[in-house]
Amino acid sequence: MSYKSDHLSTAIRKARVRMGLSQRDLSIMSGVSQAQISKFENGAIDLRLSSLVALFRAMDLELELVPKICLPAVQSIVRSTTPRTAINPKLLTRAKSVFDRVFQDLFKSEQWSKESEHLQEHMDFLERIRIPVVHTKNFKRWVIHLERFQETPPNREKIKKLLKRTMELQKQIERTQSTQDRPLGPAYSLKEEDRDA
Amino acid sequence: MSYKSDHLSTAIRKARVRMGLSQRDLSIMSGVSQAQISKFENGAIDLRLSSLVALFRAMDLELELVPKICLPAVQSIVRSTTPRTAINPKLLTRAKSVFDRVFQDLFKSEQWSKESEHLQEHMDFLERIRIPVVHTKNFKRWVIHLERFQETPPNREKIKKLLKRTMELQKQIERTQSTQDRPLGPAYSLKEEDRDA
DNA sequence: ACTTTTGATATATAATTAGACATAAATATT
DNA sequence: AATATTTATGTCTAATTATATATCAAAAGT
Repeated sequence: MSYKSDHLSTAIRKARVRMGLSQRDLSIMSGVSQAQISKFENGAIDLRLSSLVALFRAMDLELELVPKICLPAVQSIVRSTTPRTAINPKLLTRAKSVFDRVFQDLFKSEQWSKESEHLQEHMDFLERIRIPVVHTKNFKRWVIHLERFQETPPNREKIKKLLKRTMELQKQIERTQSTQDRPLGPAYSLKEEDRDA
Repeated sequence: MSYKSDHLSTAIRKARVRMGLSQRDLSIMSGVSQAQISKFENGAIDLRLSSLVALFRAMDLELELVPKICLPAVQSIVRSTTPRTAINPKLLTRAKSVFDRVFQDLFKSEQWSKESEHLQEHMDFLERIRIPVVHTKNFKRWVIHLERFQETPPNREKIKKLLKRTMELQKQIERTQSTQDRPLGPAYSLKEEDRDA
């Protein structure tokens, strides 16, 4: 009740939203129940350190003890180092594995090999691109679509839809890409080798 | 039981020791019981955020959420900005107020005006000096001595002892001062105007 | 030598989170 | 407009911290 003003709760909410995660996503990733997350973000409960740790570890954040004197310096560092592209690495891992499965399934059954190649073309783009924060949500929706796709056997209708969505995602990203400064290299890649731990 | 390895517990212990605080001191300053502090430092309990916040606020520390990517940068900043002289500002406030009272009492009763002037001389030194961490404990002991001093009416014996201790403290500090690099300015001052808040 | 401080533990009660659900209310999607 | 997702709550029990107080051995100070 008394922690409404604690900046950690808002910090966690901000981080979560920036990564395009719902409370439920974070709940699954961290093991802390969605109810607890909601209550904490609203200052209704006084989480234990272990729960807190679980939460930010899931978002690749660390809790650091910083002397008040150097707080401004630290905050400035954090601001400047925080990548503009804030897609959660874990979401990307998920995306990659699902995409690989979908692609291989389609490609194997020669029936759809043409379509799957088409799909791969769009993915080549996505693999090289720095996904702007604005599209975090779009990207996530696309991943969810992908996951649903493989739940039932593919048919022309479904594949057409998937292709359409993938194309849309690419276009959306390309649009903002041109207005923003050119990325020097991929921030995240869907290729396994050069992703984090 | 499972947080033995959590770096926050050791971080808090380090900070506490660096400031020359006992668990009891920190307990009084933070409102968290000494038993809790001991257990937390040994990883025996899973403190709630509010208790944790109380602890580090008492030591002028802040808990910051830092993305793993910029952790090294942040840690380097913290290391380089952390003052070598780690006397707790609150201990200094305490020291100042006690010293003022002692000094004024002595000075008013003309009987000890000579001794109090003598005492002031040493204080002039302490006011200008950057107190090295090594002497955190000595300084604290001196403050405690001062506090006890004013509990009973002064007499020649007591005053002599106080003078001796003050002189000793000055000497100890001077000794390390010469071996270390010359301080550019006072880190902390016992003068009211230029202290923190 | 004697005294004080310090840190680790213990105990008993009260208060609160954890955990597992459930569900309503608010938003977003189709 | 209908549906699905997301967030905010509520309820129950069990587990755990909070709190207050006390003890004790080891270390440190006088």
